[in-house]
Amino acid sequence: MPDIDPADKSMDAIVALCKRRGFVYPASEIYGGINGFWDYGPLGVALKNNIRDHWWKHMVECPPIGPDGEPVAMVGLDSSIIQNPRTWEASGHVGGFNDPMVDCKECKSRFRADHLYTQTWAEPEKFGEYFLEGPENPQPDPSYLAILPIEKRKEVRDQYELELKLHAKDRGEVIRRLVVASSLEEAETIELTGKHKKLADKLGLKLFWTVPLAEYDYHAPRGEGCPNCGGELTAPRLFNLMFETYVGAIRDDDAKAYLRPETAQGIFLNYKNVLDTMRVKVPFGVAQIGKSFRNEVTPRNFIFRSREFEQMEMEWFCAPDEAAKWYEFWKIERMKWWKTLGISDSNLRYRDHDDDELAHYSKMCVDIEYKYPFSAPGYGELEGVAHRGCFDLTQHQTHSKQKLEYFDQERQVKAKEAGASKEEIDAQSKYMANVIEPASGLTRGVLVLLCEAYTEDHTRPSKVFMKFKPKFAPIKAGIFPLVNKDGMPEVAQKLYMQLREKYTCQIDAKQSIGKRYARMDEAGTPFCFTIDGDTLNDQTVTVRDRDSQSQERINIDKVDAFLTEKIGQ
RNA sequence: GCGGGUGUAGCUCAGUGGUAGAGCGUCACGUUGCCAACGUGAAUGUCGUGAGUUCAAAUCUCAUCACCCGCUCCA
Repeated sequence: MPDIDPADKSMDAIVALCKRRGFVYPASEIYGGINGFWDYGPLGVALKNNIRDHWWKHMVECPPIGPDGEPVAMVGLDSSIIQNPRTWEASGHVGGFNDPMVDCKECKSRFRADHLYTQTWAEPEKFGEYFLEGPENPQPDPSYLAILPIEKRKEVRDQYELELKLHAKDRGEVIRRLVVASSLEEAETIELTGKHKKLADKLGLKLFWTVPLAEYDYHAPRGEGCPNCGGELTAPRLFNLMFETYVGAIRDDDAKAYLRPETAQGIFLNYKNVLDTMRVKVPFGVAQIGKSFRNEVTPRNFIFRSREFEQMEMEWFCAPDEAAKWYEFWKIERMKWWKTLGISDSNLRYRDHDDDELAHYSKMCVDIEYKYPFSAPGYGELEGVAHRGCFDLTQHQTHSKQKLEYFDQERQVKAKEAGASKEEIDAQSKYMANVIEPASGLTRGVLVLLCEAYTEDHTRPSKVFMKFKPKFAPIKAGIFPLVNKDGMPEVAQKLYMQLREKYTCQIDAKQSIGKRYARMDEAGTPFCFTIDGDTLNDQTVTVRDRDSQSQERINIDKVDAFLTEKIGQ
């Protein structure tokens, strides 16, 4: 059967199957769910663990063969989700936290918007008046609205929000929306529509406001370029993408901590520990799998972008002059790995990042992308391979004041042999390791396998089956007595007890054989062994193949070997 | 964040102010001889949630939450 184009697969149908068969449920569904969070059901967690174990096996336990013909050096790690908050200052995740930032589209510099715009805001005729009747007026009049400079907005929000709510409540309403205008003139001409208009009319207000919107609704003044290069700036945006929490019982700013937004930093924090204790030499890698958390603006597309997700990240530490070589190496190796999951070539591709979309820390970056049903005919990110240079280690060295430079003894010896001067020897043997980072989403891998496996076939009773590569199928085999009598259940039970030690199996004697096959089709179980009347005479069972629906008879003693052969592929 | 749509049983959905429904699935018993067979029976609902209007709300109004689509966003 030819592969089906993802564009022809319905995301709704995949989501429905995931729910129906226990792959993925909406989180806290009985309370109405929670936006951006998903629970992995019995089959989902099995699928996820299979992908996870496969990655760990091929990254840590049996890593790829390097360019020199030897396996590359790799160790595993499982670092804490919560780290010292200074970690995130060094990594750049918390710079100007809670302050609106602007980015230069050309040189990628980032600035606090209020620093850049303070002067401009001093010209109210250009950008509208301060809030209401002026900051000295303690009693805001909600019948009037003007744009707030960002630096004032929080102050006004904190001071007046409660009062205004109470004020509005006197009129029988709590108002929950803000209409934002970039100037007084614009505010006057904004036409309210729908429920806003109804509410405004009811209250006798021209315009109304309450809780401020995100800062990117603020219209930045035009004509002001990047202080570095004069390039165009983005609108001010808040980058509070990290979840906050408090360590200890007392809830003050000193106790504030963050759930990690990526697993990578835990590896950099332990770089020195690993070097000191594991007898590794550059180049080597540290790999880690774990949950990360990002307070995404818009979680969308099922589990593609969720607020809690699982990552498989590896940081490869190498000499600066070899970084480009390793970047190419991992770019190829990672694509090879995804193909071992049974994903068809035509649904995977590379996409090199343009210079203007490279993150501040990255010198080169390529995405491995998959043609998801919701992105088709386009592609969506699955893994990023980034050349991070020495950004992370340098940042942590600066912030922690711990020396993180690497002393390369082999290079020292070589330089000495070449008769280099002392300065040259030092320059060649002491360096900050560069980092190549292949970072992939485990939960995105789950989504890819779900999308890839989903296969409609209207000729079969289930109408759909999940064509997982046997190695990744949550259930490897179904074991069925054809009918529930004549000793067949006993034989099936015996076979099940043998197989369960090696493979995830299900025994099922309920209902007709057709229903049992159909259920296994939707679960993606590759093989079903059926004990029938002949089994009792000649010790053979039928094997039913999920993809072809064909059957063959094999000896019951050969079932184990059959599975081993098929699943190993 | 904005605009549009959706929300009734596990799933797909019907039900436009007056008794909460169907098909499929699930479970039990019987039957069974390889692809969701059949018979009998059963369980499963705060009609997403909260207010309001009404004698009466799944149905009308408002708010809110979740999901989908399009923008926007995604260091």
